[in-house]
Amino acid sequence: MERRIRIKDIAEKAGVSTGTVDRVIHKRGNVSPKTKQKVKQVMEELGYEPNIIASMLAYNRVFKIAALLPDYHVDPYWQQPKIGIDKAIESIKHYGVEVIPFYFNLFKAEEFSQQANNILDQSKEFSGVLLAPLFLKEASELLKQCSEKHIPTAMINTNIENSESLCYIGQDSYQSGVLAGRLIDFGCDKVDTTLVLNLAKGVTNAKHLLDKERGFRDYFNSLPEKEITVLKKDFEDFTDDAKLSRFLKTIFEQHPKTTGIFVTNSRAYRIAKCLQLIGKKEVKIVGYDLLEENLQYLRSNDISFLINQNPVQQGYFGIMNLVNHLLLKKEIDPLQYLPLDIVVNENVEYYLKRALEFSIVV
Amino acid sequence: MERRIRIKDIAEKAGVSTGTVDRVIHKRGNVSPKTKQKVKQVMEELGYEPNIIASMLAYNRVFKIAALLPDYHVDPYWQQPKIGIDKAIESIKHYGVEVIPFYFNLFKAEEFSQQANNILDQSKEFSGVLLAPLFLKEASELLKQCSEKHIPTAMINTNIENSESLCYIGQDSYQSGVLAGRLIDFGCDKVDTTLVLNLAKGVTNAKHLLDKERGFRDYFNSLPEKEITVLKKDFEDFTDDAKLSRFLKTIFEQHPKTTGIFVTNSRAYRIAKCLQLIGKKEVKIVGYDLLEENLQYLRSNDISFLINQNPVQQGYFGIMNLVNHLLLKKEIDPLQYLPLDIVVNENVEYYLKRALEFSIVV
DNA sequence: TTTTTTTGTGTGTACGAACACAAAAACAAA
DNA sequence: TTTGTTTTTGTGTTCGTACACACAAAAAAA
Repeated sequence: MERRIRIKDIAEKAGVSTGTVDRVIHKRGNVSPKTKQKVKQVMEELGYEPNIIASMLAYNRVFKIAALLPDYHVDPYWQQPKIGIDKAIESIKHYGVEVIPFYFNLFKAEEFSQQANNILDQSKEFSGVLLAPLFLKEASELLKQCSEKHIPTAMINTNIENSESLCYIGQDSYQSGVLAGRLIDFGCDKVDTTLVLNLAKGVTNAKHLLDKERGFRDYFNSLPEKEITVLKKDFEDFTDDAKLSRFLKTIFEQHPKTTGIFVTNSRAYRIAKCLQLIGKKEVKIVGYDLLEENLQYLRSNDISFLINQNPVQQGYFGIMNLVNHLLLKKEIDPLQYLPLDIVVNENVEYYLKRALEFSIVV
Repeated sequence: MERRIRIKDIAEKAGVSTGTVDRVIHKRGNVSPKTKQKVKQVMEELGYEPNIIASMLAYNRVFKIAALLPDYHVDPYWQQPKIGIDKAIESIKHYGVEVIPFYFNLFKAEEFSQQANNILDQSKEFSGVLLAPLFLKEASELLKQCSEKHIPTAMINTNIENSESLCYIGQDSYQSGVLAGRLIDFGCDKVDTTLVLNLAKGVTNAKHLLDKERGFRDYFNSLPEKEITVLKKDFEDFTDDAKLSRFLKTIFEQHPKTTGIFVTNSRAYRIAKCLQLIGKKEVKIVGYDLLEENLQYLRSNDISFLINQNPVQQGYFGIMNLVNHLLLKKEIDPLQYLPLDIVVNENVEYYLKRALEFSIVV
């Protein structure tokens, strides 16, 4: 390999000092137009690429990134993005990057706002913000403020479109609904009625849930040969098995031909449990996420499919994108959809293992 | 964040010079036992972690890695691992790592050997070897030689067990066969006969193909309630549509209840094409890999499922593992199974996109 | 014209680790 | 004690970049 071009090489060839080249590279000004021109030309000619290693060493500054996430004590799902964030920290700690988490209760918008304000109060501290913008209004405000302060933001889990965020990393909710439709459809010869079930507290106007439903409906609408009814229900008190069982029973009484249930979040296991309680066996369930509770029913085939949202990767890539932007000044793809993994009993182990072990330490 | 501990800090606290600390860290010897003891103790106490950035910069040496792979002009599948390797190169070029490819015709063991010898001839040049050990005997020999020369090796695609290789990155062939069984089974209510089809030239004693078949059979054997026949056929002249069509026709005549075909490599599209030619529509096909030819039939639902072997990731992680081992002296997991992704029409786009875009540049 | 300010350029040190070489200490043999 | 040899320890330079500082020349203000 030919020797890599250094600033010194450029300086020599352009007949200036390294300081001047440095000024051109970093746009620090105070360079006469024609010197600047000359330096740029030589850089082009020699194909200069900065040595990031040396650059990082000399730069010698700490980047702080704030991470605004749901408290995983309230919903265990959120442990997973945190695992990814921790992996990212591990990968990049040598670059002097620090991540400070801020947690909120995912059912309480005001807690989100409060933590957002905490971040904004210390905003001079932070070079970047990673967030799960679960609350549209509150998150939009934070994104706006950050944008004004020129602090780049990365969103995971939920996408707020038209925000001035650096990027979104997560799933395509609409398409995951389409996929759920396909999976329900695939296993049943004679699908007649399917149920979209939303187990969440509070009025969930959450856009990503509506997108899932829309995708699901569109899948069945796209099948001209079949005539399938798609029901949609919300149920709030999902921690109460008795109530939920009664609720399901009522549905089966009203719609006896219901052969598939699509649970739009990670709580499919609650449905699987209640179906066992009320003795319904032939109903297919499709849900999300590889929580231990779900896996149990996946292994016993009471849940047919789980769609993996790659939560660990969301956290990991969220941080990595901010770092790539801040430190390496890389161009960042604003919309990064992670794959919609179809998980069954026979391939689940690899996803679990990868979630724990993957990480590219460099 | 508290300041990170430097060699200088250790030296001061231990009352020695940085040179001595350096000698202890790198086990260069020539340190009196009690000084060594003292330095080690202080390192422990302060929790020293080397600054990799500074270390890399000072190290200032080029690592060369040889990559022994099938020529992708012969089989387009092999473009994909190459893409991953190129991504890895991009990610780590700043660390002074170079990758030199050596190609062989995947149908010719002697070409493999020849290239292996080329690598061994220049073995002083290479700090590591990445290889796809398609030929058991020839590859084992190479692995043995590398081991003797203390050159670490990483295997992708095919695993040679009990070799002294640093690691294997790829799929679990047996389990992918099990998964294929599940997928064939899932879509058909009344499976009766299924066919395992091996489209390859030469006598394919390839272990990973046998493992796939074994997994497939085991899946159906594990279903006590169903009585399913699993046929196994090899067919060499798969580029000749007419011959292949005739071959398939014969099979359907002999086994009219064949409802699913499991193609054990990336050539499922040839079967899909011939089934169209002979007008068989109701037969499910499960195959491997997201080749353009396969995708076409996946989109038209003539191929039901493709199992993604993550070939891009294989190349990427193969290189990254060598780098982690060589440069960062990380502990490497010797057996790294990549997920068995189930790919259908509704989620294929994300896998294609990720294969092209993923990469963690740091 | 002199003084002050602005602009342009070069020099030197720091970042933390690696390693070559010099110096000092310890030991051995005369 | 001296000299030579080996072992142990310390010093100084290097890697490529960032940035502070020094200093000149040019421009603007007095």
